[in-house]
Amino acid sequence: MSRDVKHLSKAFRALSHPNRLQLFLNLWNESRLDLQKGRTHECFLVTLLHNMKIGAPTVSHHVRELESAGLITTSKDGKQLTCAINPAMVQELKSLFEGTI
Amino acid sequence: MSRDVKHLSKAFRALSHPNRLQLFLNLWNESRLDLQKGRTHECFLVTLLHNMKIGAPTVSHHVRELESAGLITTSKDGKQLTCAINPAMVQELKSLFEGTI
DNA sequence: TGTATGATTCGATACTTATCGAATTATGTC
DNA sequence: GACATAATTCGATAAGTATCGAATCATACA
Repeated sequence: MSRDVKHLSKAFRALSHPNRLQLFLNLWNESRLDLQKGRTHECFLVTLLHNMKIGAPTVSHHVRELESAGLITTSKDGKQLTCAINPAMVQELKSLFEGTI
Repeated sequence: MSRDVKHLSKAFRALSHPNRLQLFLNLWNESRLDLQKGRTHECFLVTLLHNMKIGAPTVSHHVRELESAGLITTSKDGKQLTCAINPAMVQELKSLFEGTI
């Protein structure tokens, strides 16, 4: 079992739960335009949760999963957590399906 | 929670286990060139397993997961099962990361 | 200082699932 | 028919995890 496969399966694992995927897609949709222009985009975690019905501990868990899979990065800004897409990982997944890996 | 998110998360779920991802990637690597030329490509399940150390019941389980997630199609050819990539689903995942969904 | 807010940690619970052994089915071959 | 091979089904087990409540931490603000 190659390192690559484990690495990739962990990313897919992080996207395999509907709530966590929704969280990621909210961030992705916020970030897409900026990323396409080569800019980074940061979001407050709170704003990514607007309609989601999950408790704070669960959110914390999901964010950690996404981060440890390399899909997002986070940083603290005062009380709030800010999230950003990791473009390298997205590129890795995209190119997988393009057949260039 | 949108239908799309559930649909996508199920596909990611199917790719989230290393053995199952390996199975899919073996098929994908076999099929890539043909798919890029618009042809379909079929593989015997047996040939996709050459170095993998998992029992037959587990393989059966994994194949069913990949199929029910829409990532592959299968059909019986005599004793053997043949597998093929479902290009529509791959395209769906690819365009997700391109930002076109 | 007290209070409110965003987030984390911990422990517990319920649910899911990856895996296997044994038995079974289906097909092909002698 | 007897046997071998590919795959499936079933039942059980072990491992993983999504979720929550309660408690805690950290920051901002009155």
